[in-house]
Amino acid sequence: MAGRDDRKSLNNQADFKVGVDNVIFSVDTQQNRLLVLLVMRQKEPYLDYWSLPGTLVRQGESLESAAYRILAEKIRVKNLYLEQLYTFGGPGRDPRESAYSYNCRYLSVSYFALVRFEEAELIADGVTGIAWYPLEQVPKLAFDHQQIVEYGYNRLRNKLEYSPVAFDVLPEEFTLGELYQLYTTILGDNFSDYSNFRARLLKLGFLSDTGLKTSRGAGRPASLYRFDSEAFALVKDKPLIFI
Amino acid sequence: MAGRDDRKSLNNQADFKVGVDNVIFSVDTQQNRLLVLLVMRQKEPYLDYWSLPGTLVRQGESLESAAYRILAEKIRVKNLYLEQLYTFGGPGRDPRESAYSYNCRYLSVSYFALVRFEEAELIADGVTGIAWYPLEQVPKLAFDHQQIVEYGYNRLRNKLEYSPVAFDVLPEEFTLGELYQLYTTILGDNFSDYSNFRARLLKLGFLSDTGLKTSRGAGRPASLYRFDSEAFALVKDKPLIFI
DNA sequence: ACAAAAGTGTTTTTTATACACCCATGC
DNA sequence: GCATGGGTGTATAAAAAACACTTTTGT
Repeated sequence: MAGRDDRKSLNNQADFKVGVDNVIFSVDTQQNRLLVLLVMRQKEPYLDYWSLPGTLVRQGESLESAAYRILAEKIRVKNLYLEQLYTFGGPGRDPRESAYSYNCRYLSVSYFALVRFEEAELIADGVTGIAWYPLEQVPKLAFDHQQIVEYGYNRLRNKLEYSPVAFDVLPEEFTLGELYQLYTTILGDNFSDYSNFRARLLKLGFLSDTGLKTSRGAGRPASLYRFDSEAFALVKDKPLIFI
Repeated sequence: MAGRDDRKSLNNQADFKVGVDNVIFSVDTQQNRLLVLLVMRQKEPYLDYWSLPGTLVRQGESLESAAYRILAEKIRVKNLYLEQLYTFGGPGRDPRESAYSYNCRYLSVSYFALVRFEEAELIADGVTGIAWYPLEQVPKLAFDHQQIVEYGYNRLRNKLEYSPVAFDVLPEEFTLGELYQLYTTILGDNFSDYSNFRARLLKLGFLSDTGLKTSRGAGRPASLYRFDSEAFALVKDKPLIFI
């Protein structure tokens, strides 16, 4: 990249501040709700708007480190899945661009993260509002964060179909019923019938039965399973279909 | 994004120059070779190294516009597929970062593009070297461009399986043999048997027979097909499997 | 005639889908 | 006993995979 047409373009390249914004999803297994983490903005622009947790990238810091840093500032987690989502960088996406005389653009590299709801502990610093929002109830967000959330939601739905991200959202031990519920809350409930889903997942061979049972109220107690990452490593190069 | 922890971090955010680098693929249908477009660097750093065509983003210019601009500077094309690939932005990826005293980082937003080889006309400006390189013969590249090419190649292989990108690389009219060849040159030749591939693709319903025949040397003349984008639009929401 | 490439069809195996039904528990 | 959720099996339809065979051209 860079620099090979300085000759022509002289000095009209934009200067950028680069931010990282995280779309952090989780699922409340009890209530079957897909949640996204939002924080309240404490300053202009978009003062008092909800927004995605984000930060400017510091000197010497990689994009991914910045994503981990802001996440660690907002929640304590044991388990975490994180990958880059998309880069939004059109001019005019941040009002501050025009507010100052020197020309500075704001670019956002967004990251997609999944955490376990039960293990995730929100860090309230007494100043910043922070909350899990059910996806359908997300309010008007700051900047273009609405679009970023949409983008993240698409990524989530796609990844559910061919990768084992569900196990980064579920508790370590889960029932097949919970796993199925997770898929239905995210994908809608006409993607597959429970017994077929069950048979397909078990046949993949990386769900190991712990032997433990759990009983939630009425009904037969369910077996608790856990994701066996070693068994998964053996089959992950074959095409996997979870749905 | 941005700005909500200026309080703590004061002024240690990095300043960025943002570049766009294109991984432009094409396929030489005659020789069955997957090609990537490279340009010779004319200045330091990495003087005289081959690199991906790239440019710094200008004031008021979107990332995508920058990607289109640099592409248009290097090749004339009628058809073009382009999408964002990935953003590479670790510190130290560009030697210029340390070369100057003021702290400036170089970040690269990479784009993935497909063009038709026969229609693509390379623009030689008499100064900059420019060439299609067969993927297996790509030399040591400038910056982290090797990695970007790898990333692009993965994207290409994945997209072949579930989206009609092949038709952005093939000529407008093509035989099913050429289509099959394209898949084998990119995916390797054990992905499917020709007659099954053929049956599957025809059943999808968006390849229309032009009625024309073509004969390349010996053997029975083949029918020429074209991609029917209207017919595709009707089925594109269903899961499509090309392989 | 025969090699070469295009194109068709048939058989077998594997998956997907739709259900029907049994099991274990709380109330 | 029966409602509730867990778990198993079976029958049918569809798709994938393997491969045998016919057609049409150039030489």
